[in-house]
Amino acid sequence: MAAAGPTRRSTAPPAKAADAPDFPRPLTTVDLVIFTVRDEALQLLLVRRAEPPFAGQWALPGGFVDIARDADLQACASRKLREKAGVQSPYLEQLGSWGGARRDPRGWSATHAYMALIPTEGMTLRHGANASDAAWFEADELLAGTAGAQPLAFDHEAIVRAGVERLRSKVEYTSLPAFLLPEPFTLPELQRAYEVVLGRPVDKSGFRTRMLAGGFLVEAGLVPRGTRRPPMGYRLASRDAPVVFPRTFGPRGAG
Amino acid sequence: MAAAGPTRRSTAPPAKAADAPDFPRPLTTVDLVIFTVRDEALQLLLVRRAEPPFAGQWALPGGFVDIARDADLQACASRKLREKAGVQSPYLEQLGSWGGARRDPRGWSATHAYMALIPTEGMTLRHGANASDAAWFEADELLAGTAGAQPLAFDHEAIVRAGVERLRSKVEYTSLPAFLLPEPFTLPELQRAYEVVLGRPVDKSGFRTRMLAGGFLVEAGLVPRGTRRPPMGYRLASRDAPVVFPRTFGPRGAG
DNA sequence: TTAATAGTGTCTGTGAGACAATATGTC
DNA sequence: GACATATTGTCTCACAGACACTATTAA
Repeated sequence: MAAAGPTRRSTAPPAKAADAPDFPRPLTTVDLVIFTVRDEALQLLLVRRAEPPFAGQWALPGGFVDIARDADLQACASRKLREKAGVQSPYLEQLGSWGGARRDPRGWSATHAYMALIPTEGMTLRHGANASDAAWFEADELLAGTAGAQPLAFDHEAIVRAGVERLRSKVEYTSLPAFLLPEPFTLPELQRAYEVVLGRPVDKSGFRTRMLAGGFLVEAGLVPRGTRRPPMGYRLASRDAPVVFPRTFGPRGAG
Repeated sequence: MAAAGPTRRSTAPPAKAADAPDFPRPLTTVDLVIFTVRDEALQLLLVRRAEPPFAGQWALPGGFVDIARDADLQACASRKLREKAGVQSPYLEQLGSWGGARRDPRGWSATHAYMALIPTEGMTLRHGANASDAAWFEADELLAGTAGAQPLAFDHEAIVRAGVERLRSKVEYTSLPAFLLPEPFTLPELQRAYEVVLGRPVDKSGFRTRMLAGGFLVEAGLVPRGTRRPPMGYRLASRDAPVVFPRTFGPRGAG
């Protein structure tokens, strides 16, 4: 928040008090791009809108900020994530905000978009009062603009695009994909998650070196996986934040 | 923006129409972290608040979204940047949003923060109606919490901190500091800008190689700089976006 | 000729990418 | 023992970091 008195148009009604600025207030919402890895693909959760505007169309899960219940934006996002996906401690990161006069026919609106990474194993989708349906969509198919695909509500396609871009970008140098898998997971599984998100193969040897050097994995015993030699299972040492692998530029360890 | 009907408290008045949701709307503002390089230091612009809340304290330039004038958030940020600093085509990037019940005594509020990079050469500060004063502050001094320093208004210190962090982080692998200098600039000047932002020396040879390989500089003739051998001047090939230098991970040129 | 800065060249260690070899489990 | 996957090892080469050298101007 900030300064109080930008130029007011003289035709507007007089301010009633410094305590409550009389600027017309935009609608304020929070939307979520919830990612997971399912069926060897990067997927995200959408809900079908039951009411106007954009009734019947798919949209990101989200909704209005409830100033009586939500202490702040992050708490609002957590609440909606709980309501829609029943998740407790996911990775949650702010993606940015989108606001303007035309994105919602009900008026000038601004949404605060968050990106969440969750494992999908044994998950049951819950529906909000306004969502007549919810389903997972492959990110690439959604953005490819396949013929016959319905457009998303509002400007949600732009938000999804930003989310996918942010995720792909960060996966290049962080341990983020680990948040997409149920624990314990194995290194080959983690590698597959990287490959699915990045859309390209990753070298096995370098991958292992990198992950283990990151020091964010804790051994959790061998995990029999049907076929042959059982791989080592791992858990995250901390769910607080992803590990950032060294970047370019600057003295060796100082990135 | 998003779904319409999250749980409403039953004590609230009934919705008058789907067209205008009756959720109490948070105050909505835009704030700017305006960076420049002056006196061999990374500095940012603050304005002194003339009215409550936080009257007399320094704050980020910004203010309420004017839904009659601002087509979207970015336009609102551009307008405020024009009003405060009189800049036309700066680098402008969204930093994130901060919202909650307690950050503004007037009520639940959310701000959309933007970061701007501008050259300071020959600039004249302009003041909004609510800013009785404006001045440049060194980023490091501001965040060091020097004894005697007054705290910033609202949660602006957190926003400044995020801005400095984002800038420093991106400078490691982008051409962003070029937006801090007036054109034409020389490679030694650009290098000094990098060093000032990063707070550490940078090797000359590697720096030149990297910059020229980036392909974002256009020669603009020799620029006499008082002392001895005149260096080559450069302009940006494009002011649209910074160049991203190659990262780690992945096939050689594919970062 | 000297001073001061601009600009280039060279050496070297690190580390990622590519690929090969080995280990360890089930059938 | 055969097979499939997990895990480890080795080789190579590009590149960044460090540092030395040359170039070009004014006085």
